[in-house]
Amino acid sequence: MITIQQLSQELGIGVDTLRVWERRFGFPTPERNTRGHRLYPPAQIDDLRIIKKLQNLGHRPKQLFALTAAERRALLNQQHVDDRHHDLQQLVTTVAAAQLDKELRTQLQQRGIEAFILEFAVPLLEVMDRGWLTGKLSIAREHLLSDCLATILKEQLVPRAYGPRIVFTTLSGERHKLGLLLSAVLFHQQGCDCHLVMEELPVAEVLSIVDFFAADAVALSFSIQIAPRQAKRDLAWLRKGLPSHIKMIAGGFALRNGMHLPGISVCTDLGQISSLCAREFPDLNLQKPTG
Amino acid sequence: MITIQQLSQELGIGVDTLRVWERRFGFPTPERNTRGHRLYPPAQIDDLRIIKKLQNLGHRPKQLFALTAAERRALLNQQHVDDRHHDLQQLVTTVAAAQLDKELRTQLQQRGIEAFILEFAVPLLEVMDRGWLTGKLSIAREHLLSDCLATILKEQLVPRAYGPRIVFTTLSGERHKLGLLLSAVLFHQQGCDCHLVMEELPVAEVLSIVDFFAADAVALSFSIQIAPRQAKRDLAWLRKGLPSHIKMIAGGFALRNGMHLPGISVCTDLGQISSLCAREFPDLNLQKPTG
DNA sequence: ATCATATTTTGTCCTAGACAATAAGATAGT
DNA sequence: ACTATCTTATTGTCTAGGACAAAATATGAT
Repeated sequence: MITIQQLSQELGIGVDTLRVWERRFGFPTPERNTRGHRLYPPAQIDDLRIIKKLQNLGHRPKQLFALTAAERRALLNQQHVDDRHHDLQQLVTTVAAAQLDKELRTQLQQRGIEAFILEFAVPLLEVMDRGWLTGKLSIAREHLLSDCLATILKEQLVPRAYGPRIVFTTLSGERHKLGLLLSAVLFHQQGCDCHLVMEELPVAEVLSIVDFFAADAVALSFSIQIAPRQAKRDLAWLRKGLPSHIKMIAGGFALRNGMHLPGISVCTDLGQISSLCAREFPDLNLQKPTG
Repeated sequence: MITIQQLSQELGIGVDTLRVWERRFGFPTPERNTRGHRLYPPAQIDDLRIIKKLQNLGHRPKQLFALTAAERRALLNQQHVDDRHHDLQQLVTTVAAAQLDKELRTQLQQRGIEAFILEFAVPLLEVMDRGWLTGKLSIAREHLLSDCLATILKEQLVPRAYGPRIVFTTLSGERHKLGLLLSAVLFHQQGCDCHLVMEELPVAEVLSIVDFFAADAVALSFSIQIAPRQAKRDLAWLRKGLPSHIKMIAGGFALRNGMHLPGISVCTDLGQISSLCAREFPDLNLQKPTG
C-alpha cells in the first residue's frame, strides 16, 4: 500500500495524471486511509506498470483502459521481441556477468568504434528496451548491461585539444543516459571535444556548465519517457538563455515527431550524426580529413 | 519566465509547496498567462533559490518570508564558511582542474583510504556543500570536483570474494550520490563486498536488484534535500518488501533527528561505520583480524 | 496518396480547504 | 541549570472537480 506520490515516482507518471485517469477511466481504484488519501494496493501497481509499458510501446490510454487487467497482460506478452537480433537477445538475457565485459570489448575491437555503436550498441539498446518493456529482462540485469557498456564507452572519450567543444547532458527527470553516451562517442569520433555530464541537470545549471567548459555547443537527450511538451518547453527556454553563438543539439525519441525549434539541431537517429557534424562544424574536415 | 513544473524541478520544491507558499506568505507572486497559469520571472526564481538554500542551512520558511529579498540575500552572504578548513577551501575554489586529480591522489596515498575519507573527503564535502549554499562555489566546479573524487573512490571498490555483500544505492529524487560512495568505500574497507548502483531507483527496483546480487544487506543514503517524512515512508515500505534476513542500513542528513525504524540500522555519521559493521556483521573480524 | 481541417484524447494547471507530521515554545520535575 | 513532557504553531502534502491547450486521430478535399 503506497501513497500517490510514491506511486508517481515509481512509475514516472505525474500525480495529476494518476488522479485524472481515475476520474475518467475508473481505474485505478485505490483504497483510502482515514484522511481520504489514496492508498494503492500492489495488484493495481503491477497493473499500472503494465499500462505504462504498453503506453511506451505506442498504445494509447483510452484503448488500454477499455481492456481488462488480464487482456492488458496478454497484450504485453503478445508484443514480440524483434527476432532479427537473435544473437543480441542471447547476449542480453543469458551471457554471464563476468563474460559480458570481455564479449563487448571483443565486439568493439572487431568492428571499430563507429560500427560498434551503430551496428551493435544501438540494436542492443533496442533489444534491451524491448526486453524490459515486455518483462523478459530483469531491471537488475538491465542495470548490469548498461553499466558495463557505459564503462567501455566512457573510455573512448579521451580529451581532445582541438575541435569544437560540446557538453553532453540530460535534464531533470531523464532517467535514460545511455543514448546520450552513444551520441557523445559518435561526435567524439567525428573529431569533436566531447565532455560528458551524466546527470539530470536543472536547466539553469546547464547554462552554468556550458559557460564553465567554454563549450561551443551543448547536446541534450530526451527519451520516450519525457513528454514532448516538456522537452519543447525546456529546449526553448534553454535556447533563450544561451548566447546565440553556442549551438544546441537535441536528440532522442521524445522528439521523433518533427519538431522545428529555431536555432536547435534536432537529430533523432544516431546515423545522422556525421552529416549533422559536417553541417554544423564545417571546418572539422580540415583538421581531420579522414572522416 | 518558466512554468510551475519547471520551477519545481529547478529548485527541488514540490508544486504544491510553491502554491501554498504563495497563498500563505504572499510570495512568490508569479505573473499569469492567458490561461491563468503561473509564470515565474527570473528575479523571483533567484530569490526562491536563495530561500531554498537558507532553508537547507536550517532557517524556517516563516522567518525567511518575513524578510525582504535584500535581507535574505544579506543573510546568505553573512553565513560564514567554516574557516577551520582554509586549505580545503583553496582546493575547492582555486586549484586548477588538471591538478585536482593529482592533488586528491596524493592526499589518498599520504593518509590511507580510511583517513582520506574521514579526515579529508568528509570535510571537503562539507566545505563544498557550504560553498555552494552560500554561492561561493559555482555549480560547474562542484560537478568537476564531485566527478574527480567519485572516479578515484570507485577505483577502491575492487570486488571481494568473501565478506557480507551489500548493495549501495539511492531512491528516486535523491540528487546527492557522493555520501553514498564514501560510505560504500568505508564498508568495503571494513571487509564487506560492496556493490554500487549510483542511480535514483524506484523502491520496487531496489528489491529486484538486491535479489539479483544475492546481497546480504542494502544501504541507502538520504541527503538533506529529501523530506524526512518521505525517507521514513520509503524505508518502511522497503523493509516490509524485503525478506527479513536482509539487513537494511540507512544514512544521511535527512535522518539526523533520531529515527527509530524497526529492523533498520540508522547511521548519520560516517565515523560510526566501523562500529556498525562490528555490530551487524560480527563474523567480519574472523576473516579480517587487522580491522 | 497527400495535405489541410475538424474532432477527440490527453496531460497539466487551477482554486481553496483540510489535516497529520514536525518543530518550537512552555511548563514541570530532577 | 538542565532534561523530560505537554501544548501550540508551522509546514508540506493531499483532496475535489473544473478548465483548456497541445498532441493524436479522424475526416474531407485536392
